[in-house]
Amino acid sequence: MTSSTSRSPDGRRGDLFDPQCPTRRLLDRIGTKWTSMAVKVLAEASPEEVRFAEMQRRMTGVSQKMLSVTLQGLVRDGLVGRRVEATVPPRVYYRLTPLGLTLEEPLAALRQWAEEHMAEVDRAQRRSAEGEDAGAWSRPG
Amino acid sequence: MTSSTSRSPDGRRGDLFDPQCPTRRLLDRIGTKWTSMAVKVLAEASPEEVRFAEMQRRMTGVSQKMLSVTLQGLVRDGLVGRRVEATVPPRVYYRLTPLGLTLEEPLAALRQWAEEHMAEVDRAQRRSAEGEDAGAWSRPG
DNA sequence: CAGCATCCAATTCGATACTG
DNA sequence: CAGTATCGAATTGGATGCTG
Repeated sequence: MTSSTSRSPDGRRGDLFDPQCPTRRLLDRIGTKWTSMAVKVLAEASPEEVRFAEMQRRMTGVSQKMLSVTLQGLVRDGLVGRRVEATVPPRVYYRLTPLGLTLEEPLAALRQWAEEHMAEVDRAQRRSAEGEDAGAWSRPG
Repeated sequence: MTSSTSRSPDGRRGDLFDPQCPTRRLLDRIGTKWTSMAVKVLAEASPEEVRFAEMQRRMTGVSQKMLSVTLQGLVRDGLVGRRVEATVPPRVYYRLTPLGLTLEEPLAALRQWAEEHMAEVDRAQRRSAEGEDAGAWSRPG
C-alpha cells in the first residue's frame, strides 16, 4: 500500500512485475552477493551477536567494504540490529532482528533446495555443454 | 541427503562459503533480474506451456534479449524445458520441468515472505532515512 | 577495530539492428 | 515469431588508503 502500483506500459495489472513490487525488491536484495550469506551467519549465531571482524572471518572472501555495505543495507531494512560499544577500539555487534529471523526461514528452505538439487542442475548443465540436441521434454527413449 | 552438507575439497569449514557452493550458485542465478520472474510465470501456467512472446508480454519490461538469455540459462540448468514447433513462423514453447517445479516451492515461500513483510521493511527504511539514531535493538516504546 | 571514500575492473542490462 | 550479435550505459564488486 505504500505506492499504488505504477502503470505497466500495456496497462495490465500491477502484480509483481513492477520494480516497486515487494518480491522484486526482496530478490534484488538477497540476490546481492553477500546478503544471504550474512543473514545465514547471523542466523547461526542467533540469538548471540556477532562482531564485524568475526563476520568477515566467517564469510570467506568478503571485503571490508562489501561487508559494511551489506550490513548497512540489512540494518536499514530492519532485518539486522547494530550495537556499538564505545570502547577504544570500538566494538560493533550485529544480530538478526525478529523480522530478520522470519526471513531466515524461507531462505533456509532455498538453501535446502540448493543442497538437494544442485547436483542435478550440474548434470543438466553438463548435458547441455555436450551439445545434446535435447529434443525437449519428450526424450526419445 | 540433507545432512551430508557439501564439503569443500580442502575440507575447511565446508559450509556454503565457497563460490562452488550450491547455495551460492543458486542465489547467483535467482538473483539475476528476470530469472525468478520467469519461473513464476511458468509456474502459474504449469503444466501448460507458454510461448516466448507470451512470456515477454507477461514479464513487463523484459527485452527480447534478456528473456532469451534468461530462458537459456534455465534450460541449461534443467529447470525449464523448451519445445519447438517447426512451423513458419516457428513457435517455441517453454514450461517448467519437474525439477523446476520443485524450485518453485521455496521460491513461492520467499514471495510470500516478501508480501507479508516488505511493508515492515519499508517502515524501517523510512525510519533510517529520518536519521534516527537507532541506539540499537532496544528501542524505547 | 570498524568503516568511509575513492578509484577501477567486471558484470549485467538494455537498445538496436539483423536473421531464418 | 523467435531468436542472435553488438555496442554502450549502468550497476556491482573489489582493492587500497585514510580516519576516529
